[in-house]
Amino acid sequence: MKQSKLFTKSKKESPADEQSKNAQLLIRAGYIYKEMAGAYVFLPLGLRVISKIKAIIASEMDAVGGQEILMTALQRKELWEVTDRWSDENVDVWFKSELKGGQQLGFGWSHEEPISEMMKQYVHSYKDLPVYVYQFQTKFRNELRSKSGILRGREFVMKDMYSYSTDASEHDKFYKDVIDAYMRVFKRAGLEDYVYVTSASGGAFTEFSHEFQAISEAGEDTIYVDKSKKVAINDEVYNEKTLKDLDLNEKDLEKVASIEVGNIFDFGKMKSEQLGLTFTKEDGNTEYVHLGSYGIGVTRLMGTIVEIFNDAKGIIWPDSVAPFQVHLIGLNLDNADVLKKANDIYDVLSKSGVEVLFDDREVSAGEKFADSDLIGIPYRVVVSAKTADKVEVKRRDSIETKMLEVNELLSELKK
RNA sequence: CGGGGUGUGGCGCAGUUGGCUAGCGCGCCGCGUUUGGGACGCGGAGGCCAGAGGUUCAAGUCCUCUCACCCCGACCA
Repeated sequence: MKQSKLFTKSKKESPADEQSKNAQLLIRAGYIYKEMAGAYVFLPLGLRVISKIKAIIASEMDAVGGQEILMTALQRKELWEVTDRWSDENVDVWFKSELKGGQQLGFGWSHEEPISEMMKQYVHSYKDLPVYVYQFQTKFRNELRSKSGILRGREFVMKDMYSYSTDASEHDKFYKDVIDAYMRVFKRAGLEDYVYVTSASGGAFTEFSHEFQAISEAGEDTIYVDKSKKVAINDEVYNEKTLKDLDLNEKDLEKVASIEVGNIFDFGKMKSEQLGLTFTKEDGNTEYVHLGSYGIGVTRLMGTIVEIFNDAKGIIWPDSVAPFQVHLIGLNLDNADVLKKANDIYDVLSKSGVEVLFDDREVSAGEKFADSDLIGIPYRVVVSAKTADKVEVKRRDSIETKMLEVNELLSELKK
């Protein structure tokens, strides 16, 4: 993409009404636009990052047998009354509205009830199980206080998956598969050294649920991590009994702030009993389906990555989620030969499948470099009157530059 | 929802104890000079000072209410 055509512009100064690092950098660089507190627009650059993150998640969910769907954000009052979660006393984050005729409805803050109701249409026999369904969905939560940029919004994108299993052992196996799949997601998103599987308070059927906590000062959770065992405990369940149950030693634990980027939960048969989701077993008897839910905050994950990977100059995207692989900086473009060379390189890279943002704007070199650092694309490639037949290549996370032939650059990018 | 803070051109800010045509930087438009780390000169455009209601000869400035945004806390099946 040619940067001269990109309608967003970067800003030198941070917005006054944002304190969080992720919001400041993402707004300055033109990834997001703030519509109101807790609600943000994802601009061309931002949407590309979201798409990268979604693709990583989708591939890992598919790998464990997930099937993607897309539900509606509109939800029926009657359905949530069945599980007694329509009232504002029990769920205090509802956005509610009504139809012209006066019937009340809600904007989905979660989808366990509607998807499980739906699955009653498709699950009748043990032969239909297990089944794993997921979606990327906009969630609405009327938080008393949104905060920290895109880490805690009133409207956000979440990947939510639901598992339907015949019994606890079948469920447990999948549950463990998802833990591994989630860790692969976070590793691929560049957070391998930061995300810990964290034991947190469970529900009616399990002692613990599991959260995926990314170590960051921007986080609102407190966890105790055992770095050698790669596990953690949430402060909310931190006590002697828990330590013993999890075989952890107090002296190996480090107390840190963290961001909850994922959460998985075993519902047992509770919700199936409430909603009447049953199947017929091999012996002809009827049984309730065992349900699990698995969430990753997609937009929150994007914000977390920014919180962790940045410096004084801007964002430093991991390669896997960057909006583009290469930021091609054209200097001296008023020179026809240089312009042609830059355009040729842009074409060659693009045709090779490399995602390139080509800064072809008529602005000073300093401004281009500053913008490039702010936007944070992994490879900066400079073409100018000085670079002759080569290009100057620099990674955003390094200070070293090297002169490469275009085909050398291509082979490095393929690695 | 409790506490604290902030609202002044698109963005970031300054505006004395109320007092003349409301300033500065960035950005924007025009012309010229520049061209490897956010260039420079000259000339422009752009503001019911968040909103409403008071006090006063006079309100960006004082008072009351409302709204918005940020931060801390509480909350976050």
